[in-house]
Amino acid sequence: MATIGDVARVAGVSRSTVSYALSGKRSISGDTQRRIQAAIAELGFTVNAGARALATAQTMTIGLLSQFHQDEFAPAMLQYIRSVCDAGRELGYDVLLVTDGDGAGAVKRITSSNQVDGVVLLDVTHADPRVAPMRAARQPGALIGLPGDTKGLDVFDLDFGESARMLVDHLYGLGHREIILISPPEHVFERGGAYGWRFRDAAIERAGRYGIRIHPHFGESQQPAIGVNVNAILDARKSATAMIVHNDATVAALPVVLQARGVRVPDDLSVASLYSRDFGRIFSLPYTAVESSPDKLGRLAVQQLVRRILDPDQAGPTVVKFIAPELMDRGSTT
Amino acid sequence: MATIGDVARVAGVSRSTVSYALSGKRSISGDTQRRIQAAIAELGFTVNAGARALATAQTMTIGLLSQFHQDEFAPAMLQYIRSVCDAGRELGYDVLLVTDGDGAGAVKRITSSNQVDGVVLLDVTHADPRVAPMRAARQPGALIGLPGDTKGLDVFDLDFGESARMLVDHLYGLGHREIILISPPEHVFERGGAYGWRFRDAAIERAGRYGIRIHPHFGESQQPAIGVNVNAILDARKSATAMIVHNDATVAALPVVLQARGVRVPDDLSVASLYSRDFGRIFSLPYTAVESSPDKLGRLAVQQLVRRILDPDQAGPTVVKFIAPELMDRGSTT
DNA sequence: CCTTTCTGTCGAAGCGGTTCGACGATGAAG
DNA sequence: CTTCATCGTCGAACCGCTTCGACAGAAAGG
Repeated sequence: MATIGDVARVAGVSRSTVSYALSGKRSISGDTQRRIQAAIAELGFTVNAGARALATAQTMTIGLLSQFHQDEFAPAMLQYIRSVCDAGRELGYDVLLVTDGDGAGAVKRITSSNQVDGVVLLDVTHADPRVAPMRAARQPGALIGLPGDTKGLDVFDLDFGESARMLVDHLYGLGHREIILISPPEHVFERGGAYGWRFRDAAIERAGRYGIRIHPHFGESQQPAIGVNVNAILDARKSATAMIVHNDATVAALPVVLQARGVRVPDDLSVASLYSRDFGRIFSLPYTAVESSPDKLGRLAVQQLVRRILDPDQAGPTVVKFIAPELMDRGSTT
Repeated sequence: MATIGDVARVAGVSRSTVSYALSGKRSISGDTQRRIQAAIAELGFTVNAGARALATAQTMTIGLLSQFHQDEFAPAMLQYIRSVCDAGRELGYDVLLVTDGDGAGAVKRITSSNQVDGVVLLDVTHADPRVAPMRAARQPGALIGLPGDTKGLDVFDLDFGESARMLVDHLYGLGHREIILISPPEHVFERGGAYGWRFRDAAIERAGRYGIRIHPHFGESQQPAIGVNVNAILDARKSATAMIVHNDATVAALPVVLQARGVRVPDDLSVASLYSRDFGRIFSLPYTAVESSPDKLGRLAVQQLVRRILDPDQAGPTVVKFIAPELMDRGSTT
């Protein structure tokens, strides 16, 4: 394994000169430059990332904290992971993916040991235990999902309230006056997944303003409970003409469940939901839906994080950004 | 940020003593031990991972190379990623997730810069460009998926040949004499995804031995092409009584497609496939299938990798391990 | 009672880089 | 012909930790 010292010897210069040639932080004569490049090529030299990190106090790595809850529906998570990785790489950062059950401990571990320059927290809940250690860390943190207290951290999330209003407006505009709403499972609310109530409350408020009926229900996260649940809800709300599904697991299973029940979309029932384009493609979902934009959120979080890493003081006050929803009409409402 | 020197000063000992107290590599008196622990607690000291890595030449990090092909069906990937992360953590390793489009370059980058102690390659193809740089690297590599040349690398994969035989046997035993086989999309074969032909060839061979008919077809990777494709195949093979689906995207869309066509499983058509338990749960798939065991594969790969990291010479010759398939009967065949 | 062997601790070197200050050689300005 | 920047390079210090050899002092052995 060639070190910078070997390169220096072969090129006949000092180690510092090689370092400057590499970084360009001081000018180097053309001749020296050439000899150094030749030596590097000859020895197959690569900078040792650990040594550089020690010297510069920059690891060029960001931590990505993703939790896999026991009974959770994971596929959508992959889109966030992927966008964070890609965005990081574009800015020169590698990604340390951490899936510890103990998220708070994991945050403490990777930040206090200086393994990362910053951290992205995925799927943040209202009272997320990871937020406190994140705030206490030397490194900046960017969150996807809304915690109760956003102080000192950059937060990115879809505007779930506006998404709900958009969907209610859409259905109201089409003439629907009684709507079923399937929210995330109850345990998501209990855990503090704020997107659940942000969406639901806004939908109810909006429906109230229009004077139309809306029936909120919890979804389920696994088959066969999903099917049982949807059927029970449809049985109980026979007069409803539309359904808004705010739950990945339920909407993914919906085509099968509805078809088994003989419900035709949109003739018998209008269906609208909220999921990403890719998610819809993967699950062959034909429903009009608000785009959840995991790619945009991941990218935004990383960009802001890197901005703070590079310039901790002057990157401005912390940001809470809700990205605007966008309705993709796939013809499942009428 | 407290360093080991600060701890030493507060505890009134030398830095080396603190280091030995931490590692336990030399004996330390009870009293000194106590004073050091107190100092550590007082200062909130954590070992700097980079500095330790530099001194020990061990990063305690493994690289995980995952490729996201443009048109690929990704959900299953998450299960591998997750099992690698979990297994790594149990052994004290963090995971650097790399999703660069240029996989070979990424392998070179993270290995030559010593960012990782070892690498897991996911979804390895027959002529995978990542294999050569992996073999050339200082660090050991463990592959999931079968490359053309396995020399110098540990390889883990499901026994696709045996899986195919198991499914053909199963259907033959139930009396089926004409079977449709839906393989992965053609571009998977072209890219060198060996599991495609390993499965197909074994199925054909086995069917031939029984003297029964089998019709191999390529699958599609995205809707609506999947539906069109399956319908075309069923139209062309009206006399077939069973179908083996060896493709995630197709099998995930199958319930909808078959229901739309009015095909009842297993009354009109027996269906058998290959996917993981979790995958089946997520997509509400009711089909008898060989378990693809991503969790087991990820774990196995990491364990072997860590064995080699810890003991590069004596870990024995490299291993090519095909794990035995297991049939989960879900009643979709008759 | 004098070696010999442990025990517990220390100092120094080393891991592989970066960066600061210094310094000789040039070339421009006065 | 000086004086002063500027340019290109070097040596040394430092980042934070591990580990080797050395060495007192205590315990064990003859």
